[in-house]
Amino acid sequence: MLSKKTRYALKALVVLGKNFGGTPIQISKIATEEHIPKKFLEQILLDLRNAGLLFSKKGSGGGYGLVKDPADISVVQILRLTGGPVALLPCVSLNFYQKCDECVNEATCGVRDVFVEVRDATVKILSETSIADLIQREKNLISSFG
Amino acid sequence: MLSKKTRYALKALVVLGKNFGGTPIQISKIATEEHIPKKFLEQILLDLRNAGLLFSKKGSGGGYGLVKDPADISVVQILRLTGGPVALLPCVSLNFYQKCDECVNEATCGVRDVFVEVRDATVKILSETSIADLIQREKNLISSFG
DNA sequence: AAAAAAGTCTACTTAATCTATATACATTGT
DNA sequence: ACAATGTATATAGATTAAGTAGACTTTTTT
Repeated sequence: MLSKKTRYALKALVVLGKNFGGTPIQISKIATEEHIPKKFLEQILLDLRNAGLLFSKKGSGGGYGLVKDPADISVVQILRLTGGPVALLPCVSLNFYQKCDECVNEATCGVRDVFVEVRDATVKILSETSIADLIQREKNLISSFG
Repeated sequence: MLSKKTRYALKALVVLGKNFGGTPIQISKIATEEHIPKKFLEQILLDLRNAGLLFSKKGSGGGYGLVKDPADISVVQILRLTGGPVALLPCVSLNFYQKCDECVNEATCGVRDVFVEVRDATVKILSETSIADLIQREKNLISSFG
């Protein structure tokens, strides 16, 4: 499962993506709209800022905005930034690899072999999907039965 | 990430699958071979037995064995039995659905929409893979560089 | 019948980590 | 100067996973 941190990050980025090019949006606005605890969201946006994804502006009229075009930010990138696990097994993770401590022989493990496949399928989808795509999907869903 | 319970279950089933049709295997043997804490493994195998996947025999010469052919047991089934999450979001899970408490409108959520796709891809792979396939994969890996 | 070899069952404990909150500080705009 | 806003770090609280303990039951062997 994704952590709430990852979920909140994605939702916040969707909000910011819709506003790309406009004036900064305040944390509290996003928190209220998306039902995210404000203090928690502060930390998350700060992380995204320190990772170079967001710019921030302090003081009155301040807030956050996207640095890059939402079409150039992939979902998988956000999972990794927020520490969300993509792989279902530690020994299969590309970015957070860890040996399974019970494992007798990783190289010949059939279980691992399947979960490599699962990881590849997941990474494919999530790296081909951008924040802009999330916004588009939302629009499509709204027009189809919103 | 899969829980250790799920991982241990899969590894134990591979051992039992190799032995399908033979005499029962003791918990302690599996625990030793696969580096799984014995007491923990006891609980797991008991669950699998209560789910009808394994039979058990008490007393001297006792142990566990598979009830069904390993080719008829899918990996996804084991994940579900051992409570492992297949979906990456609770609102996307087929068997353990839960509303995301922050979610404003699930039906039009773009984030959810992508993770439905990820879930489908994952379920496809894991439902097409059986315990027998895991064993076969292991053999293939051994012959290719074991 | 007794003893030994397994599995069964329930409860408890520990440890980790995720989630959230609190507090003090820094910067900007009016 | 003051209010609005983000920055940073620390800590508390909640939840769950992981593992452990111990007494019990059934079966086989002697």
